[in-house]
Amino acid sequence: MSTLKAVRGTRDLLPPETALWNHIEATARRVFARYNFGEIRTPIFEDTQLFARGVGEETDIVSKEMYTWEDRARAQSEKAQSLTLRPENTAGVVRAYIEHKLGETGMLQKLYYIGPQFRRERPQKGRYRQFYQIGAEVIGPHSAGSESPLRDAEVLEMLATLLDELGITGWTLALNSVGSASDRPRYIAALREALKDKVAQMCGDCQRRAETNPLRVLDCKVPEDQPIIDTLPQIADFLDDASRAHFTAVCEALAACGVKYEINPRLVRGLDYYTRTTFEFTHDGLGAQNALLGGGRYDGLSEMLGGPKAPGIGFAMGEDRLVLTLAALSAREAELADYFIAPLGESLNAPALELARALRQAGLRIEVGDGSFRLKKSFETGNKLARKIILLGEDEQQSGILTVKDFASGEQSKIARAELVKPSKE
RNA sequence: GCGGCUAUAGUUCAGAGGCAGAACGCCGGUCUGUGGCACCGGAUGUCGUGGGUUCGACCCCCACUAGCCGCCCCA
Repeated sequence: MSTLKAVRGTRDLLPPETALWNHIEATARRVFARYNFGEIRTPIFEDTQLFARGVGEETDIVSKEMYTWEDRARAQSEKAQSLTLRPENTAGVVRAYIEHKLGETGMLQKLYYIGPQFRRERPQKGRYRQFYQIGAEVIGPHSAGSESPLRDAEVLEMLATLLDELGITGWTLALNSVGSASDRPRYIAALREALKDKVAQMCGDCQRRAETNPLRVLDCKVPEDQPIIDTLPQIADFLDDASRAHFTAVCEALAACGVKYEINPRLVRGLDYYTRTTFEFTHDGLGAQNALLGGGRYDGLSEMLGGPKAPGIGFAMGEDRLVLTLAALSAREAELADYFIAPLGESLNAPALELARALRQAGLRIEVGDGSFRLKKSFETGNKLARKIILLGEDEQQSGILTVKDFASGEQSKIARAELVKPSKE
């Protein structure tokens, strides 16, 4: 009989790696809190229509990468509903914004989320079918300033701060504007027009893209196509005055904060809902999956989902990729316990557990051995698990004076139990 | 979804059509209240799964599964 395994593209996260995940999440929460974001948790599956309308029917995500199933109709009167494991979280957040009428507060909503997302893609390093994203959205009515370029710059500055505090060095920020909801169709039309008589000379992928999603032609990496792409119209020339002013203001605010960026006129994002500002933070050493995070502005998404006008900007970072990057930058060791308690004889097991309880209540990290171990084994085991060992024999139990040895220095000393049990200062 | 590479011990990996290997790790001993070092000894396993060729397959062939790399796309 074959043994059961985690299904393709999913995996178990185990210690000590989970410590790194917790570190990343704690750092993100701490940074987000300083910018006054609150946490939102949306369901892990939603009505399929949410993603079809929000993310875009023609995107790869929706057309071929979703985990979708028909929920069972429980009664004659009930229709089977098509449900989907969320492939991203922005649509869910905006759905919640609409559902709970958060716009009625008149306030800007600043929400972050941390959780699993699901896409049925071919797994690779840094790409999984269940993957984890940390993201945030700033969304609200126009009157709350949700369309201000200040919001874009603030989000980007926050991300630069977060990556810095995580200790990720060597990232680059690529920035672009894809224009307003009316700019983009005009540009796409011009692009199609320009491609008409050139596409025949381009690669097969581009010929397909020119039909399905002409913006993606700009992303083509085939060297022979580059000269042709250079002759294509640029989105920057199709921005209306308001969009151009918006983009300029974002760049100026970033410069004022000292956040380094590169304008990349070819940076278009795959999801239909993006307008104006789009951006991507990348890092070398992730192979083909070099994007750490991506995001942008989505001024029309709420309305696409049947809600009120609610401009917004947000991003999603790939937590799996942050972990990979951090692991490569610094190999983290398993954390050692403060003390390994070695009871000398089985009669001292219960007192050892009681001592462990007292030390743990004092805030210390404790491993307890077993009185049936030979002392040599206690030392060997203790040396792997803890920084110091406490010997608990009859003498120590009677006197309350513990024998403590430091594994690193080899120094051994007698310390009163009462001294060790004192709450550690935090 | 497409193309390429890979799958042998807990781990990293050698290996040859005829008894399954190394290093590290693990277990025991030298050493019954003192670890790391040293020495001695021990166990590692459905050789990814299922078929086929062969007297004989871990090796050759086919399929499947999974991982990695690239494409597509994206975080």
